[in-house]
This record gives sequence, structure tokens and C-alpha cells, in this order.
Amino acid sequence: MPRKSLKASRSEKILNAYADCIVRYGLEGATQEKIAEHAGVKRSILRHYLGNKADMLNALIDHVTGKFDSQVQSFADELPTINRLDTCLEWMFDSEYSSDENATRALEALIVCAYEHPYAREKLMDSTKQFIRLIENELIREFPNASSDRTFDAAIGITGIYFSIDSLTALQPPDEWWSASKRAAHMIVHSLGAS
Amino acid sequence: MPRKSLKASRSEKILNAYADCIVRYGLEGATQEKIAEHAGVKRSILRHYLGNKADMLNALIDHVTGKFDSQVQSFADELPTINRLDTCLEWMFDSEYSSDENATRALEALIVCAYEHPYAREKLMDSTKQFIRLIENELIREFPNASSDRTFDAAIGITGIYFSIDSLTALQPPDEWWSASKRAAHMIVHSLGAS
DNA sequence: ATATAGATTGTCATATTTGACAATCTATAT
DNA sequence: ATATAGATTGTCAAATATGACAATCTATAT
Repeated sequence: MPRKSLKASRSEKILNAYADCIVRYGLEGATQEKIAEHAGVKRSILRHYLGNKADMLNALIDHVTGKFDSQVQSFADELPTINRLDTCLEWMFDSEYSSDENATRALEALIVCAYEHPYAREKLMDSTKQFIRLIENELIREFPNASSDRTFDAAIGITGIYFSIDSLTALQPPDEWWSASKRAAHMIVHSLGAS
Repeated sequence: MPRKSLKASRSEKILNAYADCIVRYGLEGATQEKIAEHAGVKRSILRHYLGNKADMLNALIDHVTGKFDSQVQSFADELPTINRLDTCLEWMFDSEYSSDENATRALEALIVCAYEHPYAREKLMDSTKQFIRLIENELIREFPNASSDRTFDAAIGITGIYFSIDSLTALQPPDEWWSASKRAAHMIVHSLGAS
């Protein structure tokens, strides 16, 4: 007889606003007031749905990493059967294809403060590993004869280039930096192919 | 007749503490109280030497970027005449050689909030460019015949790999990730040599 | 229509952070 | 020794952020 619960949708909206805020203002700069404003709700609502500050942070960590993980998953699922690796790099380094650029930015904002938050550290580490593995899998599929060590090295390198240019976005770098990053990733691929 | 001014040394100590704090707690999490505690001085001292919050932030930006720039400069100056590029990568990706690992971490903490601070954005962009140019110069010296476009791509790639693994340090990754990053950087170098 | 679980709003106390300034102490040149 | 510029400490008000909870409104099953 009670009314329908909005917990799921409200929490989603609030946590998205929270993620936006930590990207803009940093983790500590994302106050409940700002989050509420971005989400278009009263501050009291935050507490009603997500508890106190610590509870909210844990929920945010789950939300951000979960969102990133599912994006990585669907990214992998949507890769075509042919030309997978090239497509992969194309999608990574072309802003027009990037589904939600803020997903990695939020991750990076959390990474900065990981030292203070062991739970965040664990989850971020897991998500990072999964992303590296995605790249690694595509490299293996393309170069099944390359040694697994070199394949891992290449995956770390490509992932690093991507994380880096993505975080540098805050500095509003010229578009050439994105295309240069893509070509650098290709250089790693070529080097792996020439082993 | 007055006593000697401690402004230079006190400011230095405070700003170093400030940088430490933004690495640990994030930009907004670095309160004057914490900074003072890390620096081993009373909070009032901060104001005496560095003015209010906004003044302190500007001073910090100058300090962090300046410190990074001078480290980059001496890094370049200390490179040997032979084997410069290999030595360069060795120094970058071996923690034992890293003079002050917190210099780049502080930079990254500032990058997260660059959107809100145009002055920080400019200075950070300048420092980043200078670092990329350092790598680029070494690549040119080693591969004078490579096209300047490809050299730039390689410099962006190597720099990105370095920034990335350095920021991932907050997640306490295994040492293998550092060595893998170094080998990935070498893959880019080899690819450039094989053009 | 109405009882009920949940949504929404409002308010107050407390803790934290910052700004401003007064008061005191101390090294140094004369 | 003493005047002076600077170092250092202490304190208070204002602004901000959070926690807690009471009060009210509203959709929905019966």
C-alpha cells in the first residue's frame, strides 16, 4: 500500500552528480551542498537515501568503479569481429566515440585520494586491472605468437597512454595530443608485431 | 637593525608541506591546520608569510611547477653524453633513481582541479610541455632522421606512460607494472628506430 | 476514503575552516 | 642598552559543512 520506492533512481542521480562534482572540485571539494545542487535535490535527500558522508563515499566508489567496469565490458562486447584492435584504439583515442569521458576522470580523481581510502584503492586496482586485461586480450588475439610478457608490457603501455591523455584533458590540450597518443599506441602495437 | 627575514625558508617549508598535503588529502582536503601541522608551525604563520587561501594556492602552483621544472632541467643536465636515451628511461622508470616522486604526484593532484583554476591550468600545461620536449629532444638526438611528427608522437607516448604509472603509484601496484612500463617505453623507442 | 510506507522539506546544534587582528617575543644594527 | 623590523602566538568572529531529527506531503493498495 505504500508508494513506490525511488531509492534506485534517486541514488543513481545523486551519485552521478557526486561523480561530476569530484571531477570538478576534487574529492574533498565535493560538498553535500554542491552535490545536491548538481542533482537538483535538497541536501536532506542525500542523507535520506545514502546515509552519512562515509556511507556516501563508499556508495560512490562502488558506483564509479561499477560504471567503469560495465562500460569496459560493453566496450569489449561491441568490438567487431574483424579489425578489433584498430577499432579498439580508434574508440579509445577519438573523443567522438567516447561514451562517457567522465567515467575515467572520476576514477582518476579517486585515485589521487586512494592513499587515504583503502576500500577505494582495492576497487580502483580491480577496475584498472580489468581494463588492462581487455587491452591485453585484444593484443593476444591479434598477436597470438608474441610472448605473454611482451603482450603484457604493451597492454600496460597502451593503457598508460590512454589514462594519461584522458587525465590531461583537464588542461585542455590541443587535439594533436590525442592523435599523437593514438599513434604512439600504434607504435607499441607495431613493435609487438615485429618481435 | 631588525632581525633577519625567514620569509624564504619558512615559505619553502610551508609550501612543501602544502604539496605533501594535497598529495595525501587532495586539494580541498589540504586544510591550513593540516598544512601547519605537517610544516611544524602554527597556523597563523601561514597567513603571515603567504597571505590568505587564494594567495597560498597561487604560491603553491608556482612552487610545485617551479620545482618540477627545475627537476626536469637538472635531470636533463645530468644525463651522460653517451647512452642518454637509455639512461633517461632508466631514471624515469626506476624508483631508486627518482629524486622526488612527490613532485609529479603533486602536479597530478593539481591537474584534477585545473578546470577550476585557470592559472594552474596554464602553468601545468607549460610544465607538461617542457617535460615532453625533454623526451622529444633525446629522441631527436638518438634518431635525427626520424620525422619530427613521429618523434613527437613517441615523446607523447613515453611521457604518457610515465605520468600514468606515476599516478597509479597511489594504488600501490606491483613492481612489475613499473618494469613493464619501462619496456613499453622501449617498444616505442624501437618502433621509432625502425621507421 | 483511508491507512501506510515512503518522499520531501525544514530546522537546529555542532564541528570545522578561514579571516582578521591584537599582543608578545626576539634578533640585530646602532 | 635600546630601538626596530620582523617572528611568533593567541584569540575571536564569520562562514561553511555535517549530523540528526522532526514535521509534512504524497502515491498506492486495500
